[in-house]
Amino acid sequence: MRGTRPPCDSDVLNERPLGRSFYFRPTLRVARDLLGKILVHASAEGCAAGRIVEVEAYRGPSDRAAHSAGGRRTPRTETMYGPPGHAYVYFVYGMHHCVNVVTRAAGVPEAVLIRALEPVAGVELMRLRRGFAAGPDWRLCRGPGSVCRALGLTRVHDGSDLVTGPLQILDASRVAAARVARTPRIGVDYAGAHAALPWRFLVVGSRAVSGTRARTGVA
DNA sequence: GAATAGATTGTCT
DNA sequence: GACAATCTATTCT
Repeated sequence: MRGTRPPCDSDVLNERPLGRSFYFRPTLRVARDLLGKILVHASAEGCAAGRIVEVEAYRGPSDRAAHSAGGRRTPRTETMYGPPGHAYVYFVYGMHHCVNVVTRAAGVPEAVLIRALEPVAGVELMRLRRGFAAGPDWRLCRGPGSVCRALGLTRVHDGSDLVTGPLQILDASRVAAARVARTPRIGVDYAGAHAALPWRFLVVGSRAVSGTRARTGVA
């Protein structure tokens, strides 16, 4: 059964959540298709949402950059091994959280990291959570750690069902191929040859995409 | 605008 | 004990 939409005021969110079948597909396709979709978190504090403009695919045992590299299975990575359409949230660098979307069948530890959003709802709440009073909206969810901070996501949300839970991804129009760029992934230099694979997808021209201008495609 | 350093702790060896 | 799918301030050009 398909879940109901979290309660949000913005008209921009007048779309249905993506169903399980969206996530039950090859990871690179899910990654590319996530661009333009709306990530929403309805919490007790309120609702916050943003349009996905940057993602990275992590492809299981054979991908040395993935947490599941070599089939590594620990309490932290357990969610990656679970069924598709769930959130894999982990803690890094002693201070940041990152959200992923689990893809493919249970037992196949692949996922897509959400790296950046363009805020579309709950901007004031995002500012509060980020401690970011002044400055442009497009800085609020720029980079995976910032996304979690702005949406109020922590490991409590690890394993949360994206189809029925308070954290969902709503459908939205597809980003045209001409606006999509692919590059190597960020921060995975330790992964040897796998570090060079073009598994980062971004919306060309979006200010919210992380990294320097040359990397974001902003003119 | 670009490069660099420092912060800070869970997770795995 | 080493390192990590990062962010921000600072210090340059």
